[in-house]
Amino acid sequence: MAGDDQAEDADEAGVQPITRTPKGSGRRLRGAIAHYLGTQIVSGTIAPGEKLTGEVANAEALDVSRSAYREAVQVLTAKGLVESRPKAGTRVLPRARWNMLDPQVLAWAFSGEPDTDFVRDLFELRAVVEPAAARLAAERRDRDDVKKMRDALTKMRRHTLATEAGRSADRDFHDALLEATHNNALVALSASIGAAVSWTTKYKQRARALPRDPVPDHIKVFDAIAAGDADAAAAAMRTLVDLALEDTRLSM
Amino acid sequence: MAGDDQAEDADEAGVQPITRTPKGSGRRLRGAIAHYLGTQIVSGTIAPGEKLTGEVANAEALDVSRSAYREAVQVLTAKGLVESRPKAGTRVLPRARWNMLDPQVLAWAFSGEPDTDFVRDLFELRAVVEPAAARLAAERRDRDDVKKMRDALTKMRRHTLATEAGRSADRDFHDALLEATHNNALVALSASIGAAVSWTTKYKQRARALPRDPVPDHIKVFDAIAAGDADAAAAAMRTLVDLALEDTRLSM
DNA sequence: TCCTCAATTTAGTCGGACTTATTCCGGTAC
DNA sequence: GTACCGGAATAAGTCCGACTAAATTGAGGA
Repeated sequence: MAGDDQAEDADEAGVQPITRTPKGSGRRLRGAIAHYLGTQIVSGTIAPGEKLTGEVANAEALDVSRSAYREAVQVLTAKGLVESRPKAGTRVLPRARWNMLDPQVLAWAFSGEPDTDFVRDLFELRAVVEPAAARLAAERRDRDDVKKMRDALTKMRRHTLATEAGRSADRDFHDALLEATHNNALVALSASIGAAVSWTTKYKQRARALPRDPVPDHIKVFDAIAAGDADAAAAAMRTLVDLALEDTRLSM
Repeated sequence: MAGDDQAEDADEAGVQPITRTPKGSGRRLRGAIAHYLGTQIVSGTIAPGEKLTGEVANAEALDVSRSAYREAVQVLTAKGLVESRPKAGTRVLPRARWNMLDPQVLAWAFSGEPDTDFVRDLFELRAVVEPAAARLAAERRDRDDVKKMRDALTKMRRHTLATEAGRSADRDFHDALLEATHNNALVALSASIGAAVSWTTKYKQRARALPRDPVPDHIKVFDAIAAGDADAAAAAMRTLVDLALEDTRLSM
């Protein structure tokens, strides 16, 4: 359920700024508009500080109603990308105000050319958070957590990362791990990190066949957590993230 | 700049579920509606899985136009709190899908009775992220970063945490520190953590006069970063967060 | 020179009509 | 009896056009 990511649509070619009517496509209209504006902003086509065309004009240019356009802008506002005031118009906010951890913003960031620096930053964040999370998980996991992780691992072993099922199992493993920390703030991060991971993984795959089997590393992490060995879990997770970074770096 | 928090409200008195027209107040209407619905959801008044009243009915009950109401719902959708489909209505999503790191969601979470468990989780996250950030900052800070941090520290020393100016300076210090890591992902976290910190700090103050002078701890962190001593910076930050947690725990 | 106020512009709100996507239910065939 | 198919019923989604409110800007006056 909840395949909420949709970056496909018929538009990445989207050359013509005007007349984009994703009519036949599936997605809701305002979602398409938000995606359109969101990618433009995140990719830098519309730079921070710039103000975008007025509602009436822009809505007409995109051939959508003003209501739909406004609702899309509200979404961007909610994610900290823009701010609008009467008479002043709608301006793109400085990057520092963007909610970069929002899964959808992440998706927009990766829908075009991924910024290699940002990918590095993301892995650095993983390197900070995930080992610490593994440590906490080792200390607090209960029977149910272990079961979920084992199941995910089994699925991962069966399929590979080249298949969607495999990547999904990978995400499940990391989600289960974060849940095992019994820390809601970390669980909240899991959505963002998970999104980031799946995007970078996608690029890793694109470049070449996966250069390394990631399962053994995952098993080391799992064993340490199941055994309750906090230090070993943290260490194993650290190497896992490091290797993933290396693989990704090679393919970019 | 960037006093991006505005959750003050002017409405928390809003007792009557109906007829809440914060007319004279400052905030935009849809913001008030989003705040109203958002707090209800985050506080559990409307539980996950429940579906809220239909647009037409609810909009009329709140005495606002359907457009304003819908735009508010789009905001909630963007933050992962609800999901709506034709005929099915608008349902509250499970907590796992909420963007808890969104500053505004955090504000809603703290606008009522703060969940002590969640506060603990938040501090645990700080304890993971901030020391690591301090370490990176010590390795990468440039002249400009150091200057910003020193300035914030000076302001902090002048005012106390009891004043708004002091709290603002505190936030500036932490922001400058995160920026000094030159890692955009960490900077993004800073907005969330910063928001959380300012909420908890508020509660700390509410309970009693601040029990400890936090400036010396901040100075230790600053000195270590300025000196480029990564280990010392991480250690100093760790104790700073621990002490802050202790203070907060006492006051709850 | 600075302040005040009004004009202008642009987002914000309103309301009401119409469309589209689901769900739900009942009928039909297997 | 069950499973599949199709037709309402319903609630969100989109569209339109008018009006309101808030800022900015610039002109006029102290």
